Amino acid sequence: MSESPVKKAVERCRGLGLRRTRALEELLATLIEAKRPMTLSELASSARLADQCDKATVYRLLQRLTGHGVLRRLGLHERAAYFTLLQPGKHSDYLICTGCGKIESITAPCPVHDLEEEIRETTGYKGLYHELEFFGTCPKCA
Amino acid sequence: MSESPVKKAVERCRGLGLRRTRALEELLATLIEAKRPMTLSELASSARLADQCDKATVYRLLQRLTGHGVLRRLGLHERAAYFTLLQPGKHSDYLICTGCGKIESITAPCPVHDLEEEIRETTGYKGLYHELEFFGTCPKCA
DNA sequence: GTAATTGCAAATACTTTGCCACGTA
DNA sequence: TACGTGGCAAAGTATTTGCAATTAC
Repeated sequence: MSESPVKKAVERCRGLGLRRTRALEELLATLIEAKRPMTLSELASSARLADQCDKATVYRLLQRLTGHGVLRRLGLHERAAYFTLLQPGKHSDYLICTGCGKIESITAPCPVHDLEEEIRETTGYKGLYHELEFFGTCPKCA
Repeated sequence: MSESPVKKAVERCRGLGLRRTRALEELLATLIEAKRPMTLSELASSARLADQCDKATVYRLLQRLTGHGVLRRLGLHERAAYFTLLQPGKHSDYLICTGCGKIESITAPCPVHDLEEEIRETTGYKGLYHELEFFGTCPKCA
C-alpha cells in the first residue's frame, strides 16, 4: 500500500483545481469506504456528512466531481425511469450516447452468460438477470 | 412470422387477467415499435398515447405490467441517481438484490471487454465505457 | 352487475437554483 | 483579497395517490 485511496482521491481533486474542503474529503472517504455506488440522499445522510454539511452542498459536490470525471453517474441519460418490454427468449443490451441520449439495441450475442451462471451458483441469488449498457459519444455528437 | 408481437403481448396480458383496454394496446405497441426502453414521459407524450389517455393511466399501466413481469424497470433499486468513484485502472460490476436493494461489487474479471472493443470499432463511438449489473433475489430475501 | 381501469387534481419525493455568507489559497 | 464553496430556503420536475366516474367482461 503506497498511499490511502482517500488521500489519493483528494490529491487528484486538488490537481483539478478544487479546494480541499471538509465536505470534499468526507464525501470521497464515504464513497471509498462504501465500495459501491451511492445516491445523493445516502451520501447526505451518511455518518461522515450528515452533520457536516447541507444536502445542497453534497449535491453540488457531486455535480462538480462528475463534471471533472472523478465520479460517474450511473444509469441511463434521463433522470426518469426507463421501462422495457420483456419478450420471452429475447434479451437486449444497449448502446447509449452520453451527448444526445440516443439509445440503440445491440444485436451482438451477449457475452455475460457464463459469468451470470457462475454468480447464480456461488451467491445463491434467485431469478438472476442482468443489464448491460455501453456509453459513449456518438459520431454526430463528437 | 406467426403473429404480430403486439397481439402476442396483448394476449399475454389477457392471460394474466388484465383487461384489453385501448391504453394497454397502444402502450405495448409503442414500446415494441420503439425497440428500446422508454420513460413514462416519453410514453405518455408519444403519438399513440398522447391524446389517448392521462399520464397517470400510463403510470399505473407501467406499474401493473412491471408487477406482472411483462415489463422491466431498468436501473438500480432506488429512484434516485447513483454516483460512483472512478478510480484509474479499476472497474466494477455490481450484483443488486431486487428485494432489499443491497448492492455489492463483483470482483470477477469483466467479460465484456472484447465486445466493447468491437463496438468501438464498428460504431465510431468515442470514450466508450460500460455498466454491467446483475439483479436477483438474495438469500435473505428469498 | 361488478370489479378493474381511468381522469383529474392534489400530494410527494427528489433535485436544482438564487443569493448572500464564508473559508481556502 | 478574491474567488471557489457552503447554507438556507424556495422553485422546479417527475412521480405517486385519492376518489369518483367509466368501461371491460
